[in-house]
Amino acid sequence: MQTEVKAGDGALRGADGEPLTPLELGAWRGLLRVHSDLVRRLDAGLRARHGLSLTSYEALMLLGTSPRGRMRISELSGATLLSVSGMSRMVDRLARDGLVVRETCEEDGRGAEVVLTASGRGRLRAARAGHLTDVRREFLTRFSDDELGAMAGYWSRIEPAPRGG
Amino acid sequence: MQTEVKAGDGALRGADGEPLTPLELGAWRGLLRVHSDLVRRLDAGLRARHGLSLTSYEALMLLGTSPRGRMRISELSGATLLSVSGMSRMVDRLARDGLVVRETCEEDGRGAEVVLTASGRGRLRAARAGHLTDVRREFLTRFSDDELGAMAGYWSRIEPAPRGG
DNA sequence: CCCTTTTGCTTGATCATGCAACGATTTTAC
DNA sequence: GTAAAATCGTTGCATGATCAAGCAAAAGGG
Repeated sequence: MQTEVKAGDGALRGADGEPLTPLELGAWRGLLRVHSDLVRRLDAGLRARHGLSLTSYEALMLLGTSPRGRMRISELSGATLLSVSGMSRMVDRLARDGLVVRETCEEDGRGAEVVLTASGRGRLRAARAGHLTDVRREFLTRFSDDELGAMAGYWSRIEPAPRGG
Repeated sequence: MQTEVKAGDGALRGADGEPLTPLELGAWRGLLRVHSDLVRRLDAGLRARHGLSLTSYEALMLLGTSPRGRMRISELSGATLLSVSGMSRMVDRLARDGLVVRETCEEDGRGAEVVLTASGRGRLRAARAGHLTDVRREFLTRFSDDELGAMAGYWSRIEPAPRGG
């Protein structure tokens, strides 16, 4: 069940400053719509069941799988879509909720290291399987192996933003 | 130039609660990353050149192409990814900047109609071509006709969220 | 050494957004 | 007709995000 996205009357693709064609709209607006819907759903599930936002889940997950079990703020920021200052505040909230602690860094007195607490590890373990189930149900199971591969290939064509901040 | 997304050692797809495989991660995290990067870029362009956010541009665009030249708040909300309350505040900002006016609705005393001002129409006209150029440069030109069609088909498999609020 | 620059993080200000609660109005049901 | 229910939009509150400015520590250069 796929919507037909073919221009009936005109060209499939528009020229430089021209209005977007239905084909172009389908791909572009679709991306925006699907992102919004998926993030909203996954965030709601995580929040209802475990009191975690999607972004805080991602931070906990990174910490949980980090080899040293601890990460610098900038390291966390680099591995997510949050700015450094955004991550600093996120860590504030996680620490306020007792899921992580900030420790001053041995080798670099400016830096902070973020470490999961037992409670944080527990919350992560509790949330993890359910969240992955959600991601599969809402997104991944809709596509074949080949389609997921194609999609990943599409994403690789959009350069990552230079990250600073 | 596509990154190879194939599991070297294990299965391509994971079972229900299991960790995401590289294939799954490539599609899912890729979507999040690309959305973030594209929106940031397009928003920055619009903001720098015309003092508009991406979302306010979309609202102006809807108004500009609306047959009656005026839309209800809920109509705007339904056509975008903003909640009704979000749209109400967005209209506040657009009105504060003189780009639209709120008019009380003739047929329905509860409702508000939003109408472009001359200034709003001008700002939209000024912004439009450049923004479409940006969308094409950053996104659409990276894909063939067939690929855009495939992508639009993918999006159609994710149910739209029931919208209320 | 000390001064300058760079780096890593935090903080203040501001903005955007959603949900829930509300007031006003229209619609529905009797 | 009138009471109850539904609808439309706004607003209070909480959250989460950015940027710019600041501070403290580290790294470089004389």
